[in-house]
Amino acid sequence: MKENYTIKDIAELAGVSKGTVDRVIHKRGKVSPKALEQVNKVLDKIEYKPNPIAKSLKNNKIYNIAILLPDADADPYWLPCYEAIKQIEQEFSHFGIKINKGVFKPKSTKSFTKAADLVIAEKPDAVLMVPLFYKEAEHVAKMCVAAGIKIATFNNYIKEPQINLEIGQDLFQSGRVAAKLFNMLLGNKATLAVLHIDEAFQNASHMQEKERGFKDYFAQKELAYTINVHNIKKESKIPFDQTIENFLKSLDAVDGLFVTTSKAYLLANHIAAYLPKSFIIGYDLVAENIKYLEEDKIAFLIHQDPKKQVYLSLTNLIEFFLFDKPLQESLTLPIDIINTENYPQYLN
Amino acid sequence: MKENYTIKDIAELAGVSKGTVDRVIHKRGKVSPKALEQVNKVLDKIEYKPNPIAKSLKNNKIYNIAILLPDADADPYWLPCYEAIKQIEQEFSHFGIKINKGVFKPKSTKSFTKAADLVIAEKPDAVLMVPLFYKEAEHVAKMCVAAGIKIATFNNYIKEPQINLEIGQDLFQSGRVAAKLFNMLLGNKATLAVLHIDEAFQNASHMQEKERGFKDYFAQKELAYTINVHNIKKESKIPFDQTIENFLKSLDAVDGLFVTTSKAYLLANHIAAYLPKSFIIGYDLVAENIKYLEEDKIAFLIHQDPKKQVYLSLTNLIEFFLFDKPLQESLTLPIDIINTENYPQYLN
DNA sequence: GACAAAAATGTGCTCGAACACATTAAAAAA
DNA sequence: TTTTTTAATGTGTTCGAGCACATTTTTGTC
Repeated sequence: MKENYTIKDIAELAGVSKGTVDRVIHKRGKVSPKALEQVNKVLDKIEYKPNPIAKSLKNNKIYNIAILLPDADADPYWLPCYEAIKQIEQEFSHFGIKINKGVFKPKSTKSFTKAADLVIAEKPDAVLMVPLFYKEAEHVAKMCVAAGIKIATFNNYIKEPQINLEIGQDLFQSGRVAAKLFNMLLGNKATLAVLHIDEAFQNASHMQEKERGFKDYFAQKELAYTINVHNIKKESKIPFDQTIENFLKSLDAVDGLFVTTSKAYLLANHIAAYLPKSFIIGYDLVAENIKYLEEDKIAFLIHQDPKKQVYLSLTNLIEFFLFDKPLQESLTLPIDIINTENYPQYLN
Repeated sequence: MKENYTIKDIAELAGVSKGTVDRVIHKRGKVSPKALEQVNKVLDKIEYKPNPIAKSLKNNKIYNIAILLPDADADPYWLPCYEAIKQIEQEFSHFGIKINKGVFKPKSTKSFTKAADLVIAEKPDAVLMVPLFYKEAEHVAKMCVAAGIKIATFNNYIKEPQINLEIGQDLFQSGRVAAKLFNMLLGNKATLAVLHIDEAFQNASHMQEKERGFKDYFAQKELAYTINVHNIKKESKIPFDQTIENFLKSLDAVDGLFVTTSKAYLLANHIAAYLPKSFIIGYDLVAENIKYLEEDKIAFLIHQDPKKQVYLSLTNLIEFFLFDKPLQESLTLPIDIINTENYPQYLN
């Protein structure tokens, strides 16, 4: 009653051969109504689930998983993803898992499309991607669906109902988390600035979701907060750092600065000179952010855990391929609040 | 060169039979020096790792894992652990994993020892336990080692070098995390109270580690903080809630209260009446704490994620048994900072 | 009833590791 | 050299699922 039954067990219980049981289970026909009933009767009683290990051994297939992700040289935010991939390769290479990286420039749609084409040409079993570019990513997703390739995304979202696995953070809610932190630090009245700092604005929806959540918090609580939004973009011939400094010079006094990207460090660099009493809340545990966090120039960081996102995406896909574990369609990861004292544990 | 080699492949390459290769790999002797050299030559070149799936199938053993953990009726802190167990049972029952719960009363060493004896009598392959009672847990660990049973702990620590897997949080550091939060909220000068609230003091080392870390932060930063420590214990005939209220009545004004146990809600219940301007930081996402967090009577909670602790412990043990993945000897989990906006994602 | 065609059922092999057992080769004793 | 003993090597089976193929049973037709 509690055993793990095998096909052979079922065959004996039903008084038929394992071939017949197999045909019933896989609905391959060529079974008499009488035998069908006998087998189904047993099947109803015992709730059979095939031994996933035996199944996997019989299958004995090499699974190719392709990952489309941005170059970490262009943005260190992506560095932990590469560590996750390395770790997965070590853990699962002997399970017949092959991983193929398709690296693209985070500012170039052309680079993304090229990497995608290259990777899909090799007919992988699954494609995991960062859908930075909405239209192009949608196209990749559709191509995968058409080719019967499992498609998964992480870090960003696109509205494509046929995606098999989506892992990311609730960006709206993470804006609210930042808002609440400011609320705790500053009380019921303050002036805040939301800063969208990025070298390119490919990622605009990302930032705007955070902004929406941020504003939503104060609106809902009916607090006397003044919130100004600023877009800061790298200008062609001026160093980015200089652009930031110029911006800070022109900025009126504020109590807090919410940076929606991982570029809070650019701000923190000058905060002491221009706004010594302001709090900064930013995103992501990149090395430079941690440096300023330690110097107390950044109050809090919100961790999006790209490493965990990749790790979970890949293990989910692998366990699906190897052991038929169902794919989690959508997985929203916790929004980690980071200060000087708890960041090391999040770096693994 | 990149293939996954099988024993058969190696046998062919070395010009011997798979039996001989097998004997070399497992060092079972009965191999001539000549054959040994031939096989080792191949082995050196290709870095062979046996197919873990085939190995597992051949093994085809049912593994019994026993878990010693406190009754969730006595303390809801443990409730998530039971969810994790349920989840693991569903995921892994068809991999031949059986889990046997040994539930004990969190205030009774006798109950712990009894549950341990019962569970060990069934000769499990591993015992995972919450070592609430130092001496008794140490004894259990030694018994397991003697019986060749793998032994793992979570949530608490005991100093037993032969433990195979330890999962928990850095409690000293979590005290520092709380201290830093108060520092951000209150600036460079304040008066704080550390409260050890528990119905019994079995868990004293737990609380004291947190207190040590808490004090250490302010000492290291040389901040003008006054910190008073209070032990609050349930008195036999008075309701616990009444004891707390009496304590608050007698307490001088403080700016913040650090509760080292999951009992912050007992305090929060009366905070508005006695200390309306004080911040409370406590531990654990139990239902009542979340209620007061939402009402802004608790400022922050620190999440020890008992569910994740159990889940990770069990998957680690299972993958060790099934696929020879090495056991992580010691795993320190992140110290999650929780506010009103990010708690839902941590509840799974 | 005889025989062909079709349907149903059973058998046997594979995946890779692991080990029992059978077989062969080499060394020791006669 | 022959026999006995020991060492070395190879063969075959198992684990459970899954599928190809062989065999048996049933149905249809003259």
